[in-house]
Amino acid sequence: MIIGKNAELIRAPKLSEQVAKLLMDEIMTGSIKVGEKLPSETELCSRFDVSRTSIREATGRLEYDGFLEIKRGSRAVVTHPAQRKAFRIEKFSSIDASEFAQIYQFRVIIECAAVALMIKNPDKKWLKKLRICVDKMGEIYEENVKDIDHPASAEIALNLEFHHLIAEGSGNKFLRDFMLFLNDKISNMLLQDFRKLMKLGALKKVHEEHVAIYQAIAAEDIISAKQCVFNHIYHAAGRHDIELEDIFD
Amino acid sequence: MIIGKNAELIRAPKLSEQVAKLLMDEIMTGSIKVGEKLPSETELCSRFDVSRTSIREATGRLEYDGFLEIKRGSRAVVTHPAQRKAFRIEKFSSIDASEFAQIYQFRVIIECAAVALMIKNPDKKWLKKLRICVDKMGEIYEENVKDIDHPASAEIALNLEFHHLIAEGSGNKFLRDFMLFLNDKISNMLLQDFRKLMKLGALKKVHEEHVAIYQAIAAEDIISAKQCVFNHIYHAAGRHDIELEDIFD
DNA sequence: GATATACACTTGTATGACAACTTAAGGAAA
DNA sequence: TTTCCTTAAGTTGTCATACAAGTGTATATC
Repeated sequence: MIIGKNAELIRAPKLSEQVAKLLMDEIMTGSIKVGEKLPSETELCSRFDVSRTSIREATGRLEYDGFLEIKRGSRAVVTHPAQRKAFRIEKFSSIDASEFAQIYQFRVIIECAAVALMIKNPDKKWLKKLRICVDKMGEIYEENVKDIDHPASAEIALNLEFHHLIAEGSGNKFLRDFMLFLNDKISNMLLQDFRKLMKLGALKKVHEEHVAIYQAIAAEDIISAKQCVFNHIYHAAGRHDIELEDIFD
Repeated sequence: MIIGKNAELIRAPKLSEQVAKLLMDEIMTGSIKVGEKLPSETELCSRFDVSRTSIREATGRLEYDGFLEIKRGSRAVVTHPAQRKAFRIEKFSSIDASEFAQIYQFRVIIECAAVALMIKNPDKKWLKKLRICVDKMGEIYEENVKDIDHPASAEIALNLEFHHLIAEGSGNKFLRDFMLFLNDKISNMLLQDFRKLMKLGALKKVHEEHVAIYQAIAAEDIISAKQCVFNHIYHAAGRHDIELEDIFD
């Protein structure tokens, strides 16, 4: 046995991080109320017994996420929740099956909404691009099956593009950005999935799923499109031993 | 005319903010690729001609959002998109009608998904709580109509609770947190809406909408529940002169 | 009492110092 | 030569100090 292998030693987080967390707690629990002022930086220094540097990095983070409003000359003020600027998904443990399933479920919701909106969206530019993307995938998916260990970058890129085009096609920029964020978040899973697919020689099946989604969108059949998207993600989740519930009736 | 009224002078943003934005651009455009190392802090100091303080605050932000991985002793590394930790909605201008409509549309998507999941969720604890909440609202909505300028805090709190319970009831913690984030984001609009409602004496109508949502959930009628949620948000948007499209067929 | 000025306080930025840690180079041992 | 250890240079984390820039308040002046 090799000593220290995969040991993942725990080191003390940066002081600024710890201070930020403590201050955040005080704000979230209402210990410091909205509109109230924080103690001055020097005051906080002595309270936490750290330097101004660490205090400033901590309050800087909270300001960045919209928990504090900081102005030169006057002390930091706790802001109203409407000013919050960031939705965070912290450490994402791929071990926790329940968490995993919830992320995939969330993805189904978002992506189904995107195709629905795409169908209702009068701008058909994205539909054409989607067609082109699907066609390209069809052309190349067979050639590269031989190279199992190193999935063709072109194929991965097209796969990504497929989902990006749906995101764009929704015509809702918030939905688009969020969908991209979510897909990025699980992109390592997707890549893993892709590799597994190539080993199974199952890329054809995936391609068929993509075609089905495209056709449903082209036919402007919202119900069918949603079902196709669900199927697509359902199978992806299944390859990671996650059983998704159908969210439709 | 009053000189300087609503002038909103532009002040130079903090140096760290500006540096952060510039570095972010370089990462997003791929000018610095994933896996590559950033120049050292002292190097960046001379490049941007600012102090290490400002550089550190900038890189600290990027690390916080998962764009950089910073370890003591070695230089910062640009991380893979899967490591991104925050979805941001920056300055939300209530003037831009299109942006406004898109946020509301997004809200419809999320909240409809939540009620659908709530119906499928075996844990009926939240349904009971929702019932209690609706009942309470019914009891007090009439008494407080007289106090127009100062909406009863109890009423506002119950209104918030109603949506929070649906978020919880979905059983998906990511969806829950995101729904709360989105609602917070537009909470000033909601408050404005509430005030307008009281002046119109239209609280009864809102209460009926809430009851309708509750009943549809209790009856486990997903289609109807979604439609009720859409109606509810549709009316809220309408009071801000925003016309929402029906996202169902 | 209203207004202007001065002063204390607070945040933004720069600089220097040292500790904690990483990496690579170079030398010692096999 | 190869492997291992030591060392040194480079890098980030934290602290201390200093001053500029902006805010708020109390005092002085009218």
